[in-house]
Amino acid sequence: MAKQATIREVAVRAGVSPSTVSRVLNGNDADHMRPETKERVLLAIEELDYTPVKAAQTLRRQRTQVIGILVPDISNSFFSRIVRGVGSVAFERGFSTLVCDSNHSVEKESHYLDVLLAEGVEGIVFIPVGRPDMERVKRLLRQGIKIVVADRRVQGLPAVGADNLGGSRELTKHLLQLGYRRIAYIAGPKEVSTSKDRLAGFQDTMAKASVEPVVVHHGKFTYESGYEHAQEILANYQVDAIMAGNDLIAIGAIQAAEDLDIRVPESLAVTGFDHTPLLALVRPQLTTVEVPAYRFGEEVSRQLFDGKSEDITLPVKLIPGGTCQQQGIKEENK
Amino acid sequence: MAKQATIREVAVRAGVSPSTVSRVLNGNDADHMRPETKERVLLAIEELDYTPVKAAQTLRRQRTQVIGILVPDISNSFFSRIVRGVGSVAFERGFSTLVCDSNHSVEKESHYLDVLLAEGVEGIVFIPVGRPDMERVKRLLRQGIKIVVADRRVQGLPAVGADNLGGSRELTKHLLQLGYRRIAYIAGPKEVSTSKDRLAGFQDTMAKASVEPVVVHHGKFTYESGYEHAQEILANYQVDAIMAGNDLIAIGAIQAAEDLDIRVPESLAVTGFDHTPLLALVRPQLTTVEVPAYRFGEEVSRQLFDGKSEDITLPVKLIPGGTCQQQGIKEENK
DNA sequence: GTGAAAGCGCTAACAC
DNA sequence: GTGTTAGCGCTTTCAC
Repeated sequence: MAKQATIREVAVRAGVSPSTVSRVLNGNDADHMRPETKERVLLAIEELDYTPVKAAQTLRRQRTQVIGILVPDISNSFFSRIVRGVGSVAFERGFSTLVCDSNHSVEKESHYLDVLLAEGVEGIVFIPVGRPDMERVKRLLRQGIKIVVADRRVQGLPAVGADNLGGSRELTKHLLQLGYRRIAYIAGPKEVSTSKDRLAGFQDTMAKASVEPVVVHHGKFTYESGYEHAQEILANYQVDAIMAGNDLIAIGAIQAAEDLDIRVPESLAVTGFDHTPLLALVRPQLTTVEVPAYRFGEEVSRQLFDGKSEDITLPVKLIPGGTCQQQGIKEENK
Repeated sequence: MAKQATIREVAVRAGVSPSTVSRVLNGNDADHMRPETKERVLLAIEELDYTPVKAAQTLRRQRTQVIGILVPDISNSFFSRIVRGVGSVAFERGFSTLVCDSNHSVEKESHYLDVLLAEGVEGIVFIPVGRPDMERVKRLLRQGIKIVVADRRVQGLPAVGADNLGGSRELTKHLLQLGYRRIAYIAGPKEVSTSKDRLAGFQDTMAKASVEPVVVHHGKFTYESGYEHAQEILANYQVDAIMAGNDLIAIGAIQAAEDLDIRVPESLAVTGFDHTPLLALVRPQLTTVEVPAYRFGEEVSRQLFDGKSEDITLPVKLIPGGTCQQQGIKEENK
């Protein structure tokens, strides 16, 4: 493909040895070097359009200066914001990032773990699809590659996540304060820690208030899932609010309600989770909880670079919106 | 950092030479090889958890098997869908992808072009921010690195894009057929080919129908830009429709209208462009044009891999939504 | 202050 | 069928 100039050619052109060129490139003994020599080398580099070959540097230095990021779906803004956050920190530290998209498939995820190993990444930011291939994970750890999990939790790996529990509690309290009492919950996948935490926050807050949840469903973190489960709930139960495991489910639920001629928020409140940026542009704005995805990316890569292994929980923020409204306490229901 | 096993150690353990291990790895003379030898090698690989070091392979083979993708913002779903499309094709061909995010900055973009060169990518999928650094581009081309532009056009580079012109014409016709006559247009950045094409489609269709556009504004492809320009337009002109250069601008315009107590679609029609997936979940659905971002990614990487250099224009699809409605021809206006 | 030489881990041409 | 060898492009001791 390319007929790149090599360090040898630069050396010849500048009338020096390759080591001298290397010194200029890496600014090693830059001080005790005759300025004139340096000039000549720089000129030769310029003239030849020389760029060092990364693979050779990597091989020699035994460091790739690359970190890997493995996400379930790069086209999901939540994950891509994490990717951005990771990228910005990596960039500062002179690292490149290798982004892999597992497409919600555990097999692809395992495969990419192998790829990342082969690429010699020095660390991995990992957002697992579900229950990850611990064989592979352990193998990577054994080889000295650090792995930090973002957004979710995996047994034995440090994680950076949001305060899903606290956020969910706040959200539930918010609904209760507004007077809602007949609340159903549509959660995300059972095996994902994020779902579990959000659901737990709902359940313990309800228990503390001595209010019984009308019903709890488990689905996927998708619009379709939200639509279906909401339809079923609305057909079989009398509820005044549906809390959803994330924004997508919430939007699906709103649509389901609308299709059944149930008005939001007049006859039904709906809440989400994530504060998905695009959805924030739409009215009525979803009552939801903001999760700082970009900061996940920053924090998780700092963990990687600074060699820490703490679990970090970032605070979240309640975003009251137009999909809930003040209600009279309607105890006559039930 | 890792204490990876090398091909040498595998060879020793299997009681063969490194070349034999290499042969097994790359399936070269796999047929004329004693099955028993192969077995022993495979076993040794297994036992040692061996993975070849990519950097060494790259250096020796003189091929990185990596392609670069340079996008303005990975957290924008339009671009990340392109990234996904590229990734899927690259994956099929045994390539990795190196994703770089220029963050809408021409400087960062230039920098990343250097990075991609240094990484030795064999090709680049390029979505430029605006007017790209042609020095760098030419340098890459000189080194034999192929560059294909996606979504936009750059003088001298092959491009894969949407039929923005045709889509915009169709959309404009659609509005005219519904009876709208007093139409304003909020375009994207002047220097981006995508903006230009969409605007051109609007203008020539209007001209053909002998309808004068009320006013044309230029802004950015953002919600905020849409909001501001729409406010100004609605304050100063009497219009019955606003066509926007993309969906984000359109959403901004809808919000501006709402804040001025102008109802969409009853008193004002709004159209977008892109068919942003998340927005498609929201009602009333935006009248817009679907642009197949994922297919951009696929096509653009095929160009790269198959060594073609054609300009490709993918068809788009009108998505009629609830933000426009049938109108009586109101010629009494003016 | 600069050069010579070794070697990172791998593959491919050539032996045998 | 399998081993030997050279060398990809770079960095880094160690000389001088």
